[in-house]
Amino acid sequence: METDVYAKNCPSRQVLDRIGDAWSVLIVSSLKDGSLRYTELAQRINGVSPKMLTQTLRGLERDGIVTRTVHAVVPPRVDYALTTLGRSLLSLCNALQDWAEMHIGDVLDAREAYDSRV
Amino acid sequence: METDVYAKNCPSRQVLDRIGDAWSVLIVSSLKDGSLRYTELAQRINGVSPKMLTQTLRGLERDGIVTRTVHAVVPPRVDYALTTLGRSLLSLCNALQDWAEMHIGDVLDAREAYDSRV
DNA sequence: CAGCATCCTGTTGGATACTG
DNA sequence: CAGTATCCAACAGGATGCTG
Repeated sequence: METDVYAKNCPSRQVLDRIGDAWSVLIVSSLKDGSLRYTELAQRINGVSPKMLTQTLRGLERDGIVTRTVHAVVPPRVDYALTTLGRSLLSLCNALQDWAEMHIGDVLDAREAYDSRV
Repeated sequence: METDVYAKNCPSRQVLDRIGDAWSVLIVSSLKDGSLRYTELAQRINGVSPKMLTQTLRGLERDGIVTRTVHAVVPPRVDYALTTLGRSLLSLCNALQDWAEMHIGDVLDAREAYDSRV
């Protein structure tokens, strides 16, 4: 059936869920210029809680999008970086953000028109 | 501050929220070949409830991404179609799905490796 | 520093039933 | 046909406190 393409557990849907997660996009975008430490990520991504940061990073690591490197030093130091797969996802995230910045005006206008139209 | 780019209510974030919504992506993709009726959309998008379909369609309409055309006939007929803005979003959705199909294998492999690595 | 565990609340969204 | 309305379970995710 053609409709299966849109089924909940179809391949693209699983990827969509990850891309759809705002924190994931934000993390991947933050890592565009190279690796960052846990705290550096936390600082760059405004409003993320430690819980969500860790959770999202684990998901990205599991999906092969970021690497997690623990340095055996005191105090601990953990670096996160994009994998090759992650960098390919980055292009997509950039496309997302480019579209967003380019069309946010249109969207906002449309909303205003819709809302004032009752 | 540079970190404001990632703030919760920054412009790109609002658009991200819409794109991040799986139902939105699915609806926009479904409308790629032209307008569809409410029920046709429901059939194509496997597993969507009337509630979510209506809710998402309203959101897309408000954002200027789809048009909603009510025909004064009995039984009622309502057509949904992409606007120009919607079609531009469609390209992005296509890019999303292309990426998903291209890399789902890598992601699945990475997950398996991660899970069995415990 | 880089988390993990726990609690707790708000939101999401499915199921179900009804309507112009 | 194309929704709307209501209820409710599940999950997301913030706050807080603790640890190797």
